[in-house]
Amino acid sequence: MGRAPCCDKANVKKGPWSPEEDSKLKDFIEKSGTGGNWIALPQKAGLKRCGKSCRLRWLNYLRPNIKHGEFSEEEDRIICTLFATIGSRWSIIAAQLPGRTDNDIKNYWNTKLKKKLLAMSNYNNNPILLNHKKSSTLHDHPNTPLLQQTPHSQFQSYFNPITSLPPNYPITNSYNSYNFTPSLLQPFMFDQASSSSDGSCSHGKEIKQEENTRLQNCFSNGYNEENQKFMLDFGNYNGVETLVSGNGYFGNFSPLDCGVEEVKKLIGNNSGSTSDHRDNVNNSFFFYNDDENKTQEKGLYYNTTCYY
DNA sequence: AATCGTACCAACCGCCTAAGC
DNA sequence: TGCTTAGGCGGTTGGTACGAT
Repeated sequence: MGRAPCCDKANVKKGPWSPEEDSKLKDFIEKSGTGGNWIALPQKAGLKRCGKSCRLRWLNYLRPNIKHGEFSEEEDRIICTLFATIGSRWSIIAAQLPGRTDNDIKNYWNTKLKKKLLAMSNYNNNPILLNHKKSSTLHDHPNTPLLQQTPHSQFQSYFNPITSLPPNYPITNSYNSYNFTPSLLQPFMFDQASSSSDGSCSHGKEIKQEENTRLQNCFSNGYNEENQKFMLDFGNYNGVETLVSGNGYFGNFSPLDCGVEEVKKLIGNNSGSTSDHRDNVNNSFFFYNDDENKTQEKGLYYNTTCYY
């Protein structure tokens, strides 16, 4: 048995909102607030609408300080950087752009921005990253920097080094298999026990100031302690979705790694990674090995392919 | 002028999560 | 502790506008 519908579908109006409905909803919320109950709101406000529909209309259109119209270059850059970092977490991305809604940003990305990126990539007509080093073992990573970035590329200019993260996002340092719930400006709190594939375990409830400092250094300069490009990823550790601090051993590349064909794949409909990581990172800019029989670690730097 | 194709975006759908009981 | 349910979210759809033929 499925869940009960949130409203009587037969007796609610659907489709575009009329100015009268907008006015009713706006007046009611400005006068009485939502009361923390969207389901009951339409009836109180005299609307024949589903509560969810009212919520959406208010959040995406009627609430104060909503910004409509063209996105600025700065907004484009923020969206691209965050999308590259955290994927299609539109609500998180929207939180970084005052006045923009997640729906707005999602539509903008799907209809314009990704085409713009592809156009830029094609216009530049050169790979953003030229050197994919190959390594067949976990620890056989290259000592030389992975990236030979094309200088002054328009495409590249859309992605900044990661110097900040959405606030209050759980982070995992995959290298040491620590979980913590930090702000970058606070000591990292290790508040979840975990173990990892290499057998190491995390520490519960403790503060690792040293780790904090090291990671903050990584975030601030964009390179890890082996002087490799610092990378971020989402993963699922012990059932908890976390942001992973890449360290050169754990296979992700920034979108700067993409060549034209890879960018095309990014914005196309390719899929198929079998990685546990990948399951939680739909629509993100990450690379994994084609060969599902190899572990993600082993596949690192090895015949990388970009999935969308 | 009519038809067709494409782009855009508001709105809907259904899943997931967490709060409340 | 398990169940129910509202809220939140991301993916998708459908209507409309607009340009090309």
